[in-house]
Amino acid sequence: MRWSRYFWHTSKEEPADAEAPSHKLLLKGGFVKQVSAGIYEFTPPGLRVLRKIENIIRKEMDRSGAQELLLSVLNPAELWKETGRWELYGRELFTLKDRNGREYCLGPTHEEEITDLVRSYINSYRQLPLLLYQIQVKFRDEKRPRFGLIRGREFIMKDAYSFDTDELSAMISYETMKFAYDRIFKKLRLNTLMVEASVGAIGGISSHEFVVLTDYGEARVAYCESCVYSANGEIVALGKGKEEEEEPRELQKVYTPSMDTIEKLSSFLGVPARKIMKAVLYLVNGREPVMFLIRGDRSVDENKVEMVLGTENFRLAEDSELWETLRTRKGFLGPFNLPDGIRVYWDNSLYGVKNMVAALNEPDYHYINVNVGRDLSYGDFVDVCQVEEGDPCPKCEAPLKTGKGLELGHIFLLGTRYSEPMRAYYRDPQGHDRPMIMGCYGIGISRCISAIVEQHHDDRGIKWPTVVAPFELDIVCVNTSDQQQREVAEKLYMLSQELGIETIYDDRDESPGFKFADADLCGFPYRIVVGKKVKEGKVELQDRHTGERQDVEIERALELLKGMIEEDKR
RNA sequence: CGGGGUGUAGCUCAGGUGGCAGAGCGUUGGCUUUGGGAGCCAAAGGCCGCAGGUUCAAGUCCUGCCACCCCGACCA
Repeated sequence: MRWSRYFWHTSKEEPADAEAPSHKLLLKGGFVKQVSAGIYEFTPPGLRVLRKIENIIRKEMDRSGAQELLLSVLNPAELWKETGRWELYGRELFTLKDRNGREYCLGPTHEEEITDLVRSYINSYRQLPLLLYQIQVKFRDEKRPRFGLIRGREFIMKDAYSFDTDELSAMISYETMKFAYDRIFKKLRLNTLMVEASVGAIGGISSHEFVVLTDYGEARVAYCESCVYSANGEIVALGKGKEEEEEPRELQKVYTPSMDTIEKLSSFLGVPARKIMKAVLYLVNGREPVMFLIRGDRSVDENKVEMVLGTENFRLAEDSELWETLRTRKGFLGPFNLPDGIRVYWDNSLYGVKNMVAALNEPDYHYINVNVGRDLSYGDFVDVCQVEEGDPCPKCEAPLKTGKGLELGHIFLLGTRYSEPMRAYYRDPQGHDRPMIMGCYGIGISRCISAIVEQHHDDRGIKWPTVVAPFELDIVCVNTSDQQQREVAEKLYMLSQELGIETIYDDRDESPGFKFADADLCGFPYRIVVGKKVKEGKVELQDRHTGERQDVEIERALELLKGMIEEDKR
């Protein structure tokens, strides 16, 4: 490709609206263009990267026995009403009506459609198992799209679905996908972590996420470096600690004016946060108050709260509701003097803490030296504590590491969540009708582009791994008005194509610095600079990843490169 | 959905207390230049987010709306 004719437009300015490195670089490098919040267009080079990722995924899916198909984007409401998700999915579902008033949604995921397709053809155990996938655009009306391709409202996804006769068979499909995912992310040169994930409210059997560790992720993950344990933070079980050995001191009511945060209280009383009892009040279904008590230096993980409460319909009480329920203000909530009818849960972190500071639901006062047994009794213990660095590994007790994870893949053993309500049944050898056991397996493809950039860039630009680079080689002609340089560059360009190297030839009439800066920004793994040294029969070969440069004879350059590219693709 | 911020040229931004619409980059034409986002000359380019209001006069002040970004909540 001749750059002078190619639709590729980079920018010298830092994009104003971007924060994450991948977002900045993809915009600045002209790979994507924003249309609206969370909606992006791919330019020709951007599409080249996307297609390469797709093809790597396609190859591995095919290899594991999955069959590609293409489902519809515009989906009738009826199917979604069959599974109840028309209502359950909520406002994230993009919906619309046709001219006759019939309702549709733009598919955010395709369990309903695939199940409908499969049930219409599959009716015998002899036809199972079955593994189908598609690479398709998805729509989710996210509350807050962000970080470019990382969280979009329209995005490209590979989604696969498995159909099996029984759970054991389904587990095999699940494991097959797990291995395929491992291979895919390795090929994409993504350093991912497989973490155990929540099976969620729909009661699946097993679930894993494949995440990359980055500040621009949305999940908190915990992993253990002593054993193999790794999990989404929301499912890391945290137990009770050891009981403190400390003589109980005398209970006292202390005036603590406006000390309404743990920090203020801690410094005011000279008591460490871990000795302060924190209380938070939630309202379930907007009415029923539930109090959680937790150690002052820890935070509540609302995903864990959801599991305790068995519903996602809860929220923190507002100031006015605190007053109505407890006659107190924020910062002065505690387990004392509670009215009837308030459920109270103790987080495991509070177990065994002696001489605590606790509130008594009276503004501007706290108790100090509260001791369980003497001043109050424990209630029901639960685990709602957000995992933190250094917490004990649930498997081996070693201190856990934590980080933010960007979820690239999620595999899920669904069971009969969709096959049962949609009556996707097969006839077993005994002649009974049984629901198929399903699994679903997603990879956020457009998000992978961002993840790759997050993991492969420097302050000058992107460093694409060769397997996904828009072009493997950039031939830079330093001085396009120099006859000799021009001829050599042209010749190398022609030859590189014959050799099957994906080449962009920077024949633009621009200054050398301009072209070098673009080359760094756009991240070609290799560059041949055709400059002054052509007089000595040499060109310069540069490696974007290592930064190495070497002068090589013109005739040898492409052979050498070909070998390096082959090596990268292995 | 709560909090914060920003909307002015294709891009990045400047335009105290109301008074002719600006710069750099990019674009077009010309000359020079050619190993790290070149120089000089000339030119084109605007619904100042939208709507209303105050005023002799609004990019600027007031009201409402919209869009985008960031933090939080949310994220089968």
